[in-house]
Amino acid sequence: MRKLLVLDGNSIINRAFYGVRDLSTKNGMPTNALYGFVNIVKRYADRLKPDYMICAFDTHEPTFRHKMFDEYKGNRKGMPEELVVQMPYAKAIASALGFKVIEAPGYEADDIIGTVCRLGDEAGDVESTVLTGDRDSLQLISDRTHVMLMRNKGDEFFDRDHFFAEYGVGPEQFVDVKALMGDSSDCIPGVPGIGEKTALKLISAAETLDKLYEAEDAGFFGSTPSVVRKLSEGKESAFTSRTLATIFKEVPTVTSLDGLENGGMDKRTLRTLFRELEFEAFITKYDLFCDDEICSDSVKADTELVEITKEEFDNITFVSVPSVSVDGDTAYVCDGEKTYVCGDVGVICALGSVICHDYKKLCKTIGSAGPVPGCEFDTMLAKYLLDPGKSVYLLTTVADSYGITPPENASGEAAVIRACAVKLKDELENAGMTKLLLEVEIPLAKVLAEIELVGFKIDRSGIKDYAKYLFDLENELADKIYMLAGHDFNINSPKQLGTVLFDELGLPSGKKTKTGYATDADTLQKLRFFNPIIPEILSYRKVAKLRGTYGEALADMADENDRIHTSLNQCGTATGRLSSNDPNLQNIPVRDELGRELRKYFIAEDEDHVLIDADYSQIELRLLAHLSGDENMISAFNTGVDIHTITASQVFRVIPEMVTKDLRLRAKAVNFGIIYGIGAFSLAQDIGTSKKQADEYIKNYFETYPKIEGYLKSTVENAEIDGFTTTMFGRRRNIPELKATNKNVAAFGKRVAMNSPIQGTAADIIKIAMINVSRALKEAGIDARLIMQVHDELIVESALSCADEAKEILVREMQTAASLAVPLTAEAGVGRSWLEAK
DNA sequence: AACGTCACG
DNA sequence: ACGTACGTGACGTTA
Repeated sequence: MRKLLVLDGNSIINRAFYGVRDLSTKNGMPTNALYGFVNIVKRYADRLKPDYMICAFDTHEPTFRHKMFDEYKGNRKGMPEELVVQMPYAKAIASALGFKVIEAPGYEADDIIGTVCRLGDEAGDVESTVLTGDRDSLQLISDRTHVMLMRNKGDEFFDRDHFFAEYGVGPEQFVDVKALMGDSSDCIPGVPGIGEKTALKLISAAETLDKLYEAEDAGFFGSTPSVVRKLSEGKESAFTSRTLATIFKEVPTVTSLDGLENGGMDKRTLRTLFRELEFEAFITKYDLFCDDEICSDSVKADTELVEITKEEFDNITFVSVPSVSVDGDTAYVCDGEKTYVCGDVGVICALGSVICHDYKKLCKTIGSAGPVPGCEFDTMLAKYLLDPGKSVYLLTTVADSYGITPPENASGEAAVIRACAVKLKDELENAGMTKLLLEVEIPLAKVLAEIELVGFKIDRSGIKDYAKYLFDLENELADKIYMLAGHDFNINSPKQLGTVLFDELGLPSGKKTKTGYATDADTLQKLRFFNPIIPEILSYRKVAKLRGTYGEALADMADENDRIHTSLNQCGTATGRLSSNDPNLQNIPVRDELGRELRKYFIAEDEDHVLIDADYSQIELRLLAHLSGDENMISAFNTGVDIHTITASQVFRVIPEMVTKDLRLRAKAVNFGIIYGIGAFSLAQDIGTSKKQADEYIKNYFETYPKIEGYLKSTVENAEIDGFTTTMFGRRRNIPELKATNKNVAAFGKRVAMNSPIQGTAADIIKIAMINVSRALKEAGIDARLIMQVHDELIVESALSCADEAKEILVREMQTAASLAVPLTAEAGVGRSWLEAK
């Protein structure tokens, strides 16, 4: 049996468009429908392995149905612009996947599908599968033609039996039913007053529309008088409707299965398309990296491999800075001509400076085995600066993006790094970020390696006791909740919790998530007086979170010296911040009292050491003052009084002494709102006022600090022109969302544009501080080292004997990391534990 | 793998 | 009429 797969291109891409979250390229071209299209189409192509593959599309031209019936598909709205621009790509992708793409002016995709299936049926040894989201195609079902109907809840396979089970009539009778019931979405009238139930009953009794009307005088198979009247009056409409609903199986341009064979994947074309659409994941998933066959234009960065001993290596003088890579115990060093392979990684220590991909990793690999060479260029960090916001920066993808053949194995990496560095250097220079790479990111990589290697000591048994306490508390709370609910259930399941609260206990449900009732803390907070179960659930959630995420997991992650080694990702954020994972030490609780307890168990090495914790005071607001140049906000910071209090007194027009706690809190919320890209709705939500009131606050704020509004506005405008924002130190963030046609997406882009220079500059500054703190502590020759960064906070572990000096260095280097129009202040504390030091 | 939730700055 | 603050990572559930 030969196999035939027929796609309803329009139907599939429509489903993908509405089913896949927003995606777009750097330039703002929407790609979500194409992403879904590829996934769906590839899944069935791979599963079926068809001999023939066809993808049918509608054209814009009117069809014979329009000519016959003016209203046909009259209430169909045109495709949204975001989908229109994706259509040509869908056709190109289908074609590159091996499908024969067919369009026929004057006919719908359905007619093409019908014609192809008829050809398959006539051939006798062909089994056809139609993939579509449109039920109309069900009329094509025959002994050897099946329909895979895409539905929201998974796909459904229809053959003759399944169709009969579902409708109680055969697939051939489908159009006759439709002739009676009509189809409002296609503007097919049917017989007015006859719905699905009556239509099915009539056709199942009469078999066909013709036989039904032959029995007109005999009373339409015993129909009620009103149905008889409707059928008689709607006779003409019924027959017209049947013609409209019937798929035409004689499209003249489709006459044979010859030429519709599965063409196989055109990897090269697919790769080009996916590159343009920025579908890097597909390139990896379908193995479309360039090799000689698919990509003869790619540059091969190949060098001769020479195996040498350490002694031989030490006698080589490198005229240029070599590129290195490491695999296990083997070092690869490329000078552009040859790649030297040496079984002793230690040879790298003899090099003065290197070019690499991931300098932090290289530093950690060398560890204390010898001096760490300097770094002249890091292709991973360079790529990150040029395009932050991606999740991974593999050498393979970097190479591929520059048309360089990716390395086949570790031995080829050094040469590829070298070739990539040439391209990246140029691009980085043009973007004005060379200095940022050489003076910030690369030196920082080494500091981060040191932090990760040293680790953060914990009180392992203290944490375990704490977890045990939480565990017991959690069980007590669970029992209370079960009692109040009247039965046991899984409190951790939002679904089950929703059922208990809103269905069983009948609490008023407001917010919904896409899967059911919302049960987040905000929602529950509003319900806390309705039922005593609510506060218990909130407590349970808090305790369960603490136990699961922090209590139990952390103790097991410490090494034999009870130290935890987080990993600080230098390429993990779109703004330039670091992120921390395995474990995340940047979200250890502090706001909540019970959670803050945990910090007791993050401690200094021993009795002779302490932790010093210093954090920048209001660094983002200070940057807002500096970047906007607003004199009033600058002078507010120069008075040294709490900024939120000053803001409150000015915005609410009272003397500072009259600023109440509540007023200060509101001012603080406005200050934060400004940094995040203000919106009155969210501000109102945050401080619990009306939107009108919030609007007033914002207006007063901009009057109080007149230059801020202009600054934010011009930041957004520049970002719209350039496509990116820039920090004080030249760090960029691309914001493709600004070009989006969807206004929610564009509004998001604007907020991002307002926030990124501020958050990003703060990130630049603390990175510089880290480099300087680390260097200054070493130069002082004291027993003190940096062990953690939490965005605006640095932690040093120091011997008690030199703690004062270490603290002075820490604060000094943080405060002098940048020179602003306002003081840049850092406040430090000292203690045995993180809790005490902060 | 995606979602809801919640911890941090 | 709709959706609504910026940046992260981890856990548990559910599909």
